[in-house]
Amino acid sequence: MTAPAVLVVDDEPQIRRALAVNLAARGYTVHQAADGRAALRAASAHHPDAVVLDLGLPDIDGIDVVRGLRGWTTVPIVILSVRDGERDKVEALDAGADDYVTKPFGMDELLARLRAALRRATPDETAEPVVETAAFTIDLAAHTVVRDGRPVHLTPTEWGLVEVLVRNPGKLVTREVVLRTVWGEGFEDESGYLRVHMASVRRKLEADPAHPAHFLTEPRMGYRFLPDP
Amino acid sequence: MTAPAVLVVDDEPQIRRALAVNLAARGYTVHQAADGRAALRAASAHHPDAVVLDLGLPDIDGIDVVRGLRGWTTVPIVILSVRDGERDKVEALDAGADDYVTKPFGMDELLARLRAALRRATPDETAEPVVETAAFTIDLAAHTVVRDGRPVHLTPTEWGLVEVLVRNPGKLVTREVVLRTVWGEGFEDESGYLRVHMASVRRKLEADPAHPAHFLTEPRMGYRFLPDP
DNA sequence: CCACGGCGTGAAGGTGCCGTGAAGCCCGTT
DNA sequence: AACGGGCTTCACGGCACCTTCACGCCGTGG
Repeated sequence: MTAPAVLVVDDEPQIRRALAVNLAARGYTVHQAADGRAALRAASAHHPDAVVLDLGLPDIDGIDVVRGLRGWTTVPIVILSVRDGERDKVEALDAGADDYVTKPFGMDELLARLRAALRRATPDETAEPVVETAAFTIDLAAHTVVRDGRPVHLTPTEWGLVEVLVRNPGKLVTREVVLRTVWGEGFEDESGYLRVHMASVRRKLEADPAHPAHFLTEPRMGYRFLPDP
Repeated sequence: MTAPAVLVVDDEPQIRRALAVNLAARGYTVHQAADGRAALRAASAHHPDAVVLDLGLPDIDGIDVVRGLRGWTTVPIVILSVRDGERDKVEALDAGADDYVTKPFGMDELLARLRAALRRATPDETAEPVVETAAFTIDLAAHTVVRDGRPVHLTPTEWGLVEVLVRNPGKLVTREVVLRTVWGEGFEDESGYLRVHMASVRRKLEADPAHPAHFLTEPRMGYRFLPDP
């Protein structure tokens, strides 16, 4: 996921602003609303990835905003409230809220709870598991390589090489790092292994193994994976 | 879902007991553990639907218990702690906890937070629990397998294998993950079990067990379930 | 122009992993 | 007590994979 969007709902401008600044500083896209009607409208307009919602709104009761959202979306909702009573918390959580933070709140804690809520909502999109080139497609999560529509089988060693290089696209990876990553401590001098297994990788993935386009050798240094330009 | 199972981890017997009584009264199945090692063991043995975890354990730091769990499961974790500092909360939540409640806590609030955690964790029981291939049909929700119109009986171990693989269609599942999921913590080296029970699964489900079309072996790595193309 | 070192390539050898059948054991049922 | 299902354990054959080695190519430096 890139730049999660967060909808901040609070009628107090200074709190709204403090939240917006802190969220924006951490790379979130921020939308704001000052009352319940605006919140519902903004949610349906922007489809945020999370909602931070103050319960004490001037027009609609915050609980009803939760219910309104839950009618059509499962977006994580973190409640902000001055009310510290158990009754309020239970009611909000059972209405469908995901978390409940009492004002005054610590910004770090709120952000951590927001991260937790976002993490749960995005099952496994965390990494970017798919790397695609003109010649082949590598799915790091599924451990699969597809070439010309057909799956290509890689041995564990070959997969280790591909993985360490593909996870550092465009960057030079030294022999030492490759050997330690794939073979482990104590194999830093076995550069012969690299030649043999790298040849195997290129034979399986490169269109012209003798003149590789993606798995390049940097003489005396290491190797480099080059995605499509 | 019927009768969610909750693992309660706390070293103070009276708190553990209070939680267990309240949870049981509301229809939950309750498992208990008094320290971190027991918690990890119980989690892998019972596969609870949620974990209530006290941070102040006698043996392992609660944070490390969270990390230990997160290594192989996404079960919701609600932290209980006497520590009210922001640092503690942020650390626990970022380690993978889902919620953080400070002692002394209100039972109603804790239960509400637990309900919220459970609600989030089970959105997909109705999603698509049925996996169909040309050879057989697997209904994950109903725990049934049908082949050629006739039901196929799987033993608990066989079902565990089928389930963990089918829930990750197309993805490589390492031996370590399979063993921990089906047998639990401490069985990561018993790859012999895998061979035997996998052969059993293939004998029951594959048209040609010697040349499986759906339950594939990735030598030295793990196994992979391949749906129909 | 030649020597040399690094790299790619192909093949041979051995090791450990995987599939398979069967025997032994635990445990709940009859 | 006898029975049977299911899990564990073992032995064995086959094979995928890693290692090792020899050789040829290419670039660089003398």
